[in-house]
Amino acid sequence: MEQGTQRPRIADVAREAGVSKTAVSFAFNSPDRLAPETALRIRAVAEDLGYRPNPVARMLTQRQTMTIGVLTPQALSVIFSNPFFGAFSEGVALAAEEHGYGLHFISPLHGSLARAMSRATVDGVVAIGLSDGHPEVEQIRRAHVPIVLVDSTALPEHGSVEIDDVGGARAAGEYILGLGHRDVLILGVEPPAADLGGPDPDGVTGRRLRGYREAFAAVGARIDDDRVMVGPASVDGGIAIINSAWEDGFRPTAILAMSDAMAIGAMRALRDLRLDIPGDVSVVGFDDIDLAPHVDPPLTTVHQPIRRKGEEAVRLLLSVVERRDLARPEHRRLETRLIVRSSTGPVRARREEVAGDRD
Amino acid sequence: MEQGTQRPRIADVAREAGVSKTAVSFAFNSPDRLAPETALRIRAVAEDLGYRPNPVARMLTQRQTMTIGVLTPQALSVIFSNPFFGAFSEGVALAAEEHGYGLHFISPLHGSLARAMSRATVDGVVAIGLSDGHPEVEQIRRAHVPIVLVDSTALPEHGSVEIDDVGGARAAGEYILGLGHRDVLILGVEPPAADLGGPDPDGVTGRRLRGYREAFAAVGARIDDDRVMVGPASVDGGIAIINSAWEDGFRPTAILAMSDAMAIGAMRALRDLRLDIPGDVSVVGFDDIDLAPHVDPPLTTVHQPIRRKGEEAVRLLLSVVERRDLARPEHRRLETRLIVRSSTGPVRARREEVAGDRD
DNA sequence: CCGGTTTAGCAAACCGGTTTAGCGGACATT
DNA sequence: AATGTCCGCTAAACCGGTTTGCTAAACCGG
Repeated sequence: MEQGTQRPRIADVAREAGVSKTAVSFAFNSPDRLAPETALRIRAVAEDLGYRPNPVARMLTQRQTMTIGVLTPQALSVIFSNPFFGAFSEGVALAAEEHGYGLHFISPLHGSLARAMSRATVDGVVAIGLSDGHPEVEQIRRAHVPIVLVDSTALPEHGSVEIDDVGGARAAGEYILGLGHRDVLILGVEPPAADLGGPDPDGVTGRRLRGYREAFAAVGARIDDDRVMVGPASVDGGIAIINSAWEDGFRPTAILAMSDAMAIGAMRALRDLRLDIPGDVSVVGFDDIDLAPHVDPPLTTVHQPIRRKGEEAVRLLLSVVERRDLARPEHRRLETRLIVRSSTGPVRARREEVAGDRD
Repeated sequence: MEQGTQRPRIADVAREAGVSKTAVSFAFNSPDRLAPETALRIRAVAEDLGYRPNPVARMLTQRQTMTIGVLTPQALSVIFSNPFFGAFSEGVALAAEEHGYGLHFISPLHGSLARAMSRATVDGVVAIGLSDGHPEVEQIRRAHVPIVLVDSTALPEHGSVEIDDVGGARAAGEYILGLGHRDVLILGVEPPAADLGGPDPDGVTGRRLRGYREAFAAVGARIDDDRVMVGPASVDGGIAIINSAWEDGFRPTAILAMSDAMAIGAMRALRDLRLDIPGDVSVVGFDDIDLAPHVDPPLTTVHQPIRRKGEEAVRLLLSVVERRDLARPEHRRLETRLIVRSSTGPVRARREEVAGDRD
């Protein structure tokens, strides 16, 4: 008659089975070192007691956790609301599962990423969106934990996976220019609150902006700084920016968003303003999330292999983790490409109307 | 000159600082037990050596991990592709972060959920969609780990959070009937491959189906079994079902999907079949994911408080975890409600046309 | 029958921390 | 001067497993 007693330990099983702790351990981990019937008996006793080896103790002796961490400088609650992150996690999970690793999500604990990392029991970390200017990069670097960075080059001595942000953005810009648009609005993704650094020219927003500008420069046009507005990479973020831009009198003919979620929000807000897409305003996104083809209208966007990004990051990481081969860090860059759907069209001759509207 | 040496342990810091391990431990955990300057000196040495207490060892002595697990019977890679799960995780993450807990995702390891759970170092588990018929519930039950179930009543001795599936589905059914529809198709969500049990009348699909049927029964109509088709709760799942249904000659005037992702897929497939929504076919979803208002056309769906579900589950769990109060398990049920948008409309008098089309 | 090899299982050390019990010295009290 | 407290710190035990030596008995060939 066992009451609400604690979980049985290995010693309990040993006593009950009349053997040593060693034998119990063997029964689970190297049964061949025991007489078959002994192993069987021990396991029966264990099963009977509901014994389950304490995974923490096991981790301690084996000095590995079979877990990889996904590190994000933003709160998980904001991260998970971005469909991009879901897809990325999907890739990460796929590769991790394949190798028998579990997944642990690490986000700032009481505001500190480094602290959160200290508490986390992981064999390695995939860090996404850890920008160069983050105040804790130095502590993270010193943590002596294998890391692979995604969408960032903040820690060049570690491996990394990125995409061709500049090229993708340039393609989007060229396409929009080809349709005759010159008056555009850029929707940039806000860096996590933690690094207030400002523009961060090497962050995702900076790189994509560079791509857009390259395209414009090539035809002698330009994108003024006041045309670049940043906000959270979410549907609501897109809505908010468009509304405030319209209030400020901006009347662009095309929107270049750095995230599909923002682009979708933008389309929403534009429609609420009684504007037709792409008749009045063209919208281009970035990411090509699963739902991009299914929104109204289907979204023209820059495709990036989101899942593969997650997979590659894990593979890179595990290659370091498994053979402690910290040799030369590998940097991998994946391709992007423009996917034209129906949210973009040629610019309409309505300059005068817009001009009258403004001011 | 330190080479690629291992991470420093507490003993290294102690030696370097000329104190005992105890003192080092105190310097970090209860500095007030040391002379101020001693504590400072020790921390300086630690900082200098790049010492970081091994979290696993710490967990072992404290007998808590400050981590909660999110258990799902499906592979994470399939789970993360469902926007519903993203939102749910958001709620979970929110509540977990608030209490200083980390998040560990647990999915079947080499096919075994119980094994995955054994390896996981968590203080408690939120299990989502663990159906009654799952072959490993018994092992999971015996794991001696606090659990809260979401959308399931498989383990009545543990706490649970569910929603009013039946009521929500009934509301959707009544609304569709009110629009004149009688010829419907139900898109059910597939239980995870692991529990091949079959229909599972108490699973999510079973409960919602009951709701639809109650509504139909109330007006003397019925939904035949062959009108119920199950598939993965994803956009692609919805597309596949609609296509095969149309191939089989079904020409319903309304689709009742048990997941927004499926509903979106269904709309996609319908549009590809040159059908108008809601002119030719009405579509109702379930979940009310963030994007539901933004798809084309905005989706009529049954709203459920997805994030709150995650939050409540964590709160329930932590109330058990923190004071080991296994007293009476709490069961909480959240409300659902129908949100009418534009994917539904009155049935069109086109019966004859459909009849001619069929067979 | 004897020395050598296997086999089955054990005791003890170890993983890297935390915590308990206690000790010597400084200081206060009588 | 003797006694009692407090302070600052330490040695050793402990968390719950795994792993390393090692031993006693069984086995084996000659």
